[in-house]
Amino acid sequence: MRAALDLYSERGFDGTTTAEIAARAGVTERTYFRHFADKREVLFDGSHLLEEVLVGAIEDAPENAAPLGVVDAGVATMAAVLEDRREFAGRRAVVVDATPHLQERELLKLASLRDAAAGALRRRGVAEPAASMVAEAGVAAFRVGFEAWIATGQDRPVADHVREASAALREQAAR
Amino acid sequence: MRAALDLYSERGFDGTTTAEIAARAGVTERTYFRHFADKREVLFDGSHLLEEVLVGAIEDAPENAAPLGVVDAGVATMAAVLEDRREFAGRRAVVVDATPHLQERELLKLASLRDAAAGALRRRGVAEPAASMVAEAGVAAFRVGFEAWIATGQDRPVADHVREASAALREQAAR
DNA sequence: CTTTCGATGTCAGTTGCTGACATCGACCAC
DNA sequence: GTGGTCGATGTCAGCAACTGACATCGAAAG
Repeated sequence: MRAALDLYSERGFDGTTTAEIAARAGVTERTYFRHFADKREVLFDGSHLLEEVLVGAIEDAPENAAPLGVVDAGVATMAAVLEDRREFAGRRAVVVDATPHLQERELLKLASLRDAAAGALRRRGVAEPAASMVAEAGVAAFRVGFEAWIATGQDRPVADHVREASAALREQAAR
Repeated sequence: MRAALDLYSERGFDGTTTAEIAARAGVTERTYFRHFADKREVLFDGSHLLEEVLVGAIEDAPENAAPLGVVDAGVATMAAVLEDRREFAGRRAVVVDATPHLQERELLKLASLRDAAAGALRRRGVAEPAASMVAEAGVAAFRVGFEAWIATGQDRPVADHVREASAALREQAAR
């Protein structure tokens, strides 16, 4: 994963081959593909963990809390996990932003996050389309907040930016 | 485009080669790639048009209308465009839902729609992160509404489903 | 010491995708 | 009409992503 991020940063995603990544990591190309499904997946290893955090937070929320509040709290918790990996997250974001192929994969992971959240909400009794829309709103706040965090040089905590984004949406919905 | 959708439906996305698509369309594989950037892009030809409709609707909205209302109206208009292509949209949705690679591309198009909407809002004076969040909410309503339309057999207009989705979000935001 | 097993290497093959060059037909200038 | 330009297509060679099949090897287990 380090080898891949380094190479993608140096030569760009399209400018590096999977063989090069494998070589820098000291293994064969074949071995690379035993660990990662494709050339993109190297940069998305932690996404499963994030999903668990989000779903866990939603499940542990007080029984009759408002859905949107539950999800907002969940994504803020999830965002906090990234606070530690600040440097890695920053370098990674630069590469992803520069590469449509990687953006696609990132969007797929966010969609997976969204589906997981919607499912957890439905298990709490939230009906459709409310469950889906609340999940979408939460993940959107995460994305927008995360982007602002990266853009501002990470001087404030991610969770702050995320909360700011969800607050903005609530405000607009009230107009 | 017809050749591709037919083949993807019959044998699945992974089970068909670009050479086969080209052959069924009566051209060479090389010619296929002169018209479409890759194997996925065949199913996403109209997305540019949708973006124009959405941005146009946002730009034409009354000066000081509420941003979320503007975007909701915009995506409803956009959805209405699909009403005519009902059959194609349905068959296409089945294939996309069955294929992660195609889902990725679809998500990228939705992200492009979202960015365009956010840009149009900013030009109307909406600040960040409100512009981004409102755009996200609008596109989310489009997505959720469209999915419901497909799932229910398209007996009610798409725009109805889309409005229902955005109404659900407003309701949740008010709690 | 032997066996078992998970991780890795090796190799050959398919397919998505690209660059370079040739061809062909429509339209235009003269 | 002749010649020329141009856009769309065909042909061909080649790279890189990915996969399946089989071999190897080292460590843990018995």
